[in-house]
Amino acid sequence: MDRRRRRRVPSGTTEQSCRRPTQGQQRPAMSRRYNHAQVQEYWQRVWEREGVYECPDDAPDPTYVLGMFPYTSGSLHMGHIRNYVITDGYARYRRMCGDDVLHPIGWDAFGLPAENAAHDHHTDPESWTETCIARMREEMGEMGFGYDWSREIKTADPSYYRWNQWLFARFYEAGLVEYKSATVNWCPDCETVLADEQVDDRDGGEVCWRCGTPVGRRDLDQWFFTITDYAEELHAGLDDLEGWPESVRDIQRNWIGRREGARVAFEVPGYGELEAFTARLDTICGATYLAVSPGHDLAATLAAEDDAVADYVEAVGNGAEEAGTTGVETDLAAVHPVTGAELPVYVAAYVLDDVGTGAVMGVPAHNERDHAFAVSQDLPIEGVVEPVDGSGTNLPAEPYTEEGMLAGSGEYDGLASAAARERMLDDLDAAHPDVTYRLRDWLISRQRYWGTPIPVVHCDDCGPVLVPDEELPVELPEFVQSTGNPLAENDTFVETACPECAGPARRETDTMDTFVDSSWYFLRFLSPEFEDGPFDPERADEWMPVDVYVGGEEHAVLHLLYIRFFTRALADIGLVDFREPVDRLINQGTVLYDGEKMSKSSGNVIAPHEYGAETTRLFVLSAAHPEQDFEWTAKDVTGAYEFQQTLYGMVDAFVERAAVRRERAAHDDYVDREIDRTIAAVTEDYERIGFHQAITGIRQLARLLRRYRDYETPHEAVYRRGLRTLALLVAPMAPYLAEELWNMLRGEGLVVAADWPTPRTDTDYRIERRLVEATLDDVRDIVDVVDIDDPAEIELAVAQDWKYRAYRIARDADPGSAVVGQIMDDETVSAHGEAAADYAAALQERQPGLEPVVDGDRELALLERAAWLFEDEFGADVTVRRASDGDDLAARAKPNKPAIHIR
RNA sequence: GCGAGGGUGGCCGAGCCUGGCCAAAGGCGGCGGACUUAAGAUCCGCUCGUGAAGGCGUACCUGGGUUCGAAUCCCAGCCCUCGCACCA
Repeated sequence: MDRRRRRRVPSGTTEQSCRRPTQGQQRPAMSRRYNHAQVQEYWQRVWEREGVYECPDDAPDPTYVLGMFPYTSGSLHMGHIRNYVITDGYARYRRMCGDDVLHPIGWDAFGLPAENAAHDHHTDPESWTETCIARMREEMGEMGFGYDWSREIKTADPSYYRWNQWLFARFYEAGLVEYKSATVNWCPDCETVLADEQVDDRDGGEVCWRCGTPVGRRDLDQWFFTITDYAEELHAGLDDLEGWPESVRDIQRNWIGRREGARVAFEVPGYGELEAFTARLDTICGATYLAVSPGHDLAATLAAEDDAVADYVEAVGNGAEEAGTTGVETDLAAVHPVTGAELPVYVAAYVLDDVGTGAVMGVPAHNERDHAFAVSQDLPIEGVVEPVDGSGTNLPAEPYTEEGMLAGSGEYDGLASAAARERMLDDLDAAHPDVTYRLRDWLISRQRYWGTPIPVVHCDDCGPVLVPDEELPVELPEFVQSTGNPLAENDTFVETACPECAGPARRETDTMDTFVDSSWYFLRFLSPEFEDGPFDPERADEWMPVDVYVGGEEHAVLHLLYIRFFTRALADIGLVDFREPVDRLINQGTVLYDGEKMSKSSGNVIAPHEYGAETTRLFVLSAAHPEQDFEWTAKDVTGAYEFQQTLYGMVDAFVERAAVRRERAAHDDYVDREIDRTIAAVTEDYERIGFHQAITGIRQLARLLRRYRDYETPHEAVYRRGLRTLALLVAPMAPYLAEELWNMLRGEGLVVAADWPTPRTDTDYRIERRLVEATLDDVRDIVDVVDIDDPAEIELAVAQDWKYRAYRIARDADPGSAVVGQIMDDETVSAHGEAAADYAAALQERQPGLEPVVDGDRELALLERAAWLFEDEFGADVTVRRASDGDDLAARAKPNKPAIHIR
């Protein structure tokens, strides 16, 4: 449709003309542009001088907003930006709401890449790391992140890592540390071992999470944290973590891998008892053999005298994958605890050391792997479970792995699988309920320099001995370039005296996995200078847990599992009184470019400042909700840039040429209420951390204010309030811009420290908005359909009061009751005769779907305030009035649906 | 295979928890207009179909169901993404 019709007719002949003095006199294109780069330094200085981001130590219970602190890799990338833009926005919002806010930042400064970089750049890890930190700190400033820098921490600082050592000692005393020889993952490129969590599966092979090098195995004496002690609790606790994304909880559940079942003891004459774990005790009568892993004690025992076993164990080595269904029969036989039958005992590579007990009862009929093994070893297959529906099985060709009804199991025949398991557990002395976990202990030893030295001394006489607390920290010696572990080659570091016997001893040369550093850093932020412990326990009790924690999902089973473990361990040591560290977790999504994750290796990285730091902030927040991936498009970034300019231009124009009005008119009230509505809506969006929605609300208000400004000279107070509201609402997302706007608008103090706006009136804005929108739509429809070229007058008639009364009665009526009767029982309604009866009938028909409405007087006032929108859009005079019986519009007017007449 | 999360208009993407005010926000693209010598920028409007008074039709992956009423709740299926998987 041709919208020229809809333009306001220029300069009217009516009384309205006096209300449009500024029309047609819009300012020329913006005279000034907002330039974030020119103002950032100024505001940074002011913020710093005012200490606006510092959280006072005596705050009762600040809102703790935290982003996963960055590894000091050299410069911020888009993933960091997205992460910290979210925490910054939310922290700023909470601060403006009046909360004390703890929003700290620090540096995950230890780690192997610094050693590599030191090598490449002919420097040392410490200097390299410092350089990186300096650069990243500056970039954070540019981005406008409002951190409490007085709490900055750095894990590579002895004043930090001494507490890693101190905690190691406490864990050691509490029995949470083990030193054992283990077959561990070894990355030949990083020249260090890796925790299970740090080994990725890629194309069927196991590779190092950092460098992608295929991982091998080595047997080494290593330090472990016994996270498995908490397997049950870590698993159970997931159910209560309602503030965490389901996906993370799910990943952790998988990782912990809790399995309920039974432990069955098989008597093996000549060896002793052999225990097997099974989740399918009901299939026990189908067991036709036993098998143990090549690493099982039984295998080791037999290997000593049985060459076949020894050869097999040797041949299979660690390559269980290639060994397939191979195995070797031993001379032993086990006694079946139910049937008393003799079962052959095998050593088989498909049985894994670290799953269950490292031994299985082989039930070929009901387990895929056992079936494959039995077929290849020519073992009998005996079905003991059948489908309840009688559908039969493909035994012996294929195993039947579903649950069902027992058969061939003597007294248990006819029982359902679950029932059979229960009965067997009760009956059999050899079977006990048991739970196994996939989770393994956390290997924390690393054969690298740039990490926390493990505070242990090895003495030939006393064994491993803790370094006494008063000698902590065990500081890293100066870095020397070397091929292996620089610590091991440093004699002055290694050679020491045993703290117990004072004899000659050697220091442990392994350092800790850097995930130890990050497992409690959120506690150090509470009291970064605390000298008597890693953190002030009283403050921890008051301030923890973290209210909102934001970071990437890739840490689901690493960092996010470790912090849950640490917190529990700390609780059991008595340092804290809570067991979960994080209330609400947000995993920010990925920023894509051409459909690919932005990454150095893809060569599609956009630097944060490339489009302007604050534009990037705004764009990243407006593009999608925090958890969602989104595509970086230059076009959309431009949109964010222009939005800043629009806001700036509006405020600039207002303060530069202040043609304003003082008498208040109806449409000022409309705008005033619309400001309230925006505040209510945007506040809701911030609460839900829906920045993209908040921006939409802000944009809408800005558009309305522009229209208001252009409609006629704006009312000084209303317009200024509107603009100030824009500045306040956008402040958490674009703080520099907001300060500029606030300053131009002569707002009091700093906008980042200002009070969050509150609506002055009630905020059931949805009904009101809907009413105005629907009426505008109706007018558009009519103008369109009837093809009225140039409407001269629009008349809106609000329904008679008795209709509201009838409407209310209909809404309140029980569904299905005689609505017409109830309405017509009301005299004030029935007095209106046939019209009332007709309307009552119409209401009855729609009764279940009647929506809430505002009452007649309010509707009238609302439309009067909104009349300018009609005037502005259609260029017509607008009359709003109450309909009364007998006038031509009365019949069509309904509650919240005024009759419309257009001429 | 098991588990989790998703499939919305030209595209991106809200909404779904708490069913009706949803032909479905906002952005981008497209179209038209204002302003301009022109272009750019900026601003305004339109952007499922149809209709001579606010109506009707079709539409939120597909098919069923619940309900007076479903993008929203339930069931089944298809497809996509991710996690786990020789786990006994």
